[in-house]
Amino acid sequence: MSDIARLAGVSVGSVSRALNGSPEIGEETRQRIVELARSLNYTVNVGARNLRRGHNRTIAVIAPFLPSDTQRLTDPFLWGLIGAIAEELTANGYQMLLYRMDSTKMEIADPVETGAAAGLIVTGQWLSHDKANALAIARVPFAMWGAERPRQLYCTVSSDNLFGGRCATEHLLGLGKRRIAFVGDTRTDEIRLRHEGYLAAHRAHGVAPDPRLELHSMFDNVVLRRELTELLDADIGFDAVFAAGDMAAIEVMRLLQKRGRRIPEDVSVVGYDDIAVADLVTPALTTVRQPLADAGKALVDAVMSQIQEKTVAPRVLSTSLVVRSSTA
Amino acid sequence: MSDIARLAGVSVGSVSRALNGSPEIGEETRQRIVELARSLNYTVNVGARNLRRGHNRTIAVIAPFLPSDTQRLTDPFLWGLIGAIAEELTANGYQMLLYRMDSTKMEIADPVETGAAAGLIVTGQWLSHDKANALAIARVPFAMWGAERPRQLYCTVSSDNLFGGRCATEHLLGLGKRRIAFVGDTRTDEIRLRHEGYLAAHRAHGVAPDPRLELHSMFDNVVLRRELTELLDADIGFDAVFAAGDMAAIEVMRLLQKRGRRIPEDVSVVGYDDIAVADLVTPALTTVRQPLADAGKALVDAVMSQIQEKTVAPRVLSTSLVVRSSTA
DNA sequence: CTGGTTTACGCAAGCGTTTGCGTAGTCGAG
DNA sequence: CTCGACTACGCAAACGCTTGCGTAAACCAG
Repeated sequence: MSDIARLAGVSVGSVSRALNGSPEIGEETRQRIVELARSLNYTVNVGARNLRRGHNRTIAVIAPFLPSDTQRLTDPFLWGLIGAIAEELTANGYQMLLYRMDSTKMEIADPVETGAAAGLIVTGQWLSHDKANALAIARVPFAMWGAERPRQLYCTVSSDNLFGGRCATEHLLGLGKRRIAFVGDTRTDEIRLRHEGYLAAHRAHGVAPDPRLELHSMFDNVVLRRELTELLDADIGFDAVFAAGDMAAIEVMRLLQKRGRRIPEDVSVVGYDDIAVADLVTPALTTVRQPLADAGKALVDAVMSQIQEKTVAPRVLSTSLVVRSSTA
Repeated sequence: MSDIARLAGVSVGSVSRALNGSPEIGEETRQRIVELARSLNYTVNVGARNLRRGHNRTIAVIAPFLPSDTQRLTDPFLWGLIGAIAEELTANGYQMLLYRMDSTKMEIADPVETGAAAGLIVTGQWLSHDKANALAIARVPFAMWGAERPRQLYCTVSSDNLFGGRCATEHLLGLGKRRIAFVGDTRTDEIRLRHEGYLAAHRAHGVAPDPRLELHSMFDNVVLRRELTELLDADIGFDAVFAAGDMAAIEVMRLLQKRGRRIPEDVSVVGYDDIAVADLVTPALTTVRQPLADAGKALVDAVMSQIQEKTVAPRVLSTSLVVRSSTA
């Protein structure tokens, strides 16, 4: 920058003003300066700019990973969400700093406090409630993908898990199914809501759900297979499965097919998320779609608003059932 | 930091030294300072540190997206690669700045020049050869996922596409298949090499490939479906398909099944990449695996070396055929 | 006790910008 | 011609940290 100043015969301050389009600079001098800058292909050092301006235009997004996944980020839904966030961020002229966090440790050196980012997006309810509240109290611009919780000080964005779970289950009940298995770890809030939807649908139709048909593992395929095998071996009949995640649903379908059950003739299966694969497996999976693009938009809108000192309310996005051939 | 200095009764310089573990600071003073820092939960401002030190510990990774993908990043292989890079980066104490780049525009404001990152990884051969060479000349630490090209000044990492293509094809030929269709856009170097492997395998087995069996679209499912439909309608017989990407292979399988062809009885299909879905579709897809973890490691090793002013040679990683039930 | 080392810290420059304030020059009104 | 108001730019401080250099204090040998 000082080189440019010298060559243009002005001060560095003027170069800065010219490059930033300040009105207090002569049109002709500006021309000269920007021309010079281009020919030297100069770009401003964002670090120095951020330091001086006291803020930056990057936001950190935290992706959890399960150590069991051989350390890999594998959940397609998560990638879809991150992609949507990336898209929305660039649309806002922001950069994305991607962090991986061990979901069992759930701790993170706050990138906002270190000045590395201006805001924070957590893609999943991995952070403890208290830690999230602490962030909110510290006035860190912060949004989380996940279910609303009582007394939360922070902003969450989620799909309508209750409605989604209810929708999926009612679809099955409407098909005449009466013994619907549920697959999902209800210790996480999102899944718990989907499960509540499952129960609500049963109540609305006056059918009593069989608690023996509930499988509580969904992220660990090995455990899921074991639980499902036990269920099949116990000879407790069921004619449908609602899995609170597509990957689990697909795993369920595979095992059922391996055990000679026909889908959807013998048992209908519906998933949750509508990841890209859902349409590619055989049979194509009926599932409830989470609005990915809306999710990304809502998440970054939330932190943008907080950066501008505006307060934001939690949002829940509408979901929709996508009927394919795994149910009939 | 000056607060801590004041409270500890030392200068800011000493605080800095204490926090960075300099030996020129008294053990007892250090204790006092770090204790104070923790209690105020202070973290150093990385921007200022980077500015002063003249370097930073973040590297930019560029993910291409096809505008046709409704702007979304959808390729599972790409996500796998990015995940592997993220993992390796954190293992090296680096952060990851994720950029999206329109793959048709192929231009990018160099994050290294702006001081936003210390290095650059491009996940695909989207950057023009000239632009990549220019980066190398500018001594930007830089690595690209993709095939080696003649007279390249930069570092590429790729899997052994030639061998992979040959392997896949020989597997089919070994199964007695003689009319093997090829699906892939040979204008990109990686695919071109896979295609050469396809040809080499034919030569080795003394069978002449039929050029009418070559479909050149693979990233656009609509076009792919059209081309494949035309091939089927033209009644040009084939008993196998080698698709130079799993997503394309899966799409091919779907269409073939819809047209009443049995897989693998009527036509065998092999893909490329071994994305997670490959094992989930029906039938499970035979495919050539690209070593994702190695790829991530090689890529970040390459830029790390360049950051330390070491020169690095292009690397090609070994591939392996994963045989599943889509071939027989 | 003196002179030379070592230890433990302070001082201040500087990383590359931005920006408030000050000020020569220009201009138009009176 | 004088004077105030602009205009267009220069000056220098500041952003939060690191680090080379300088230096009191402590220590040891002679």
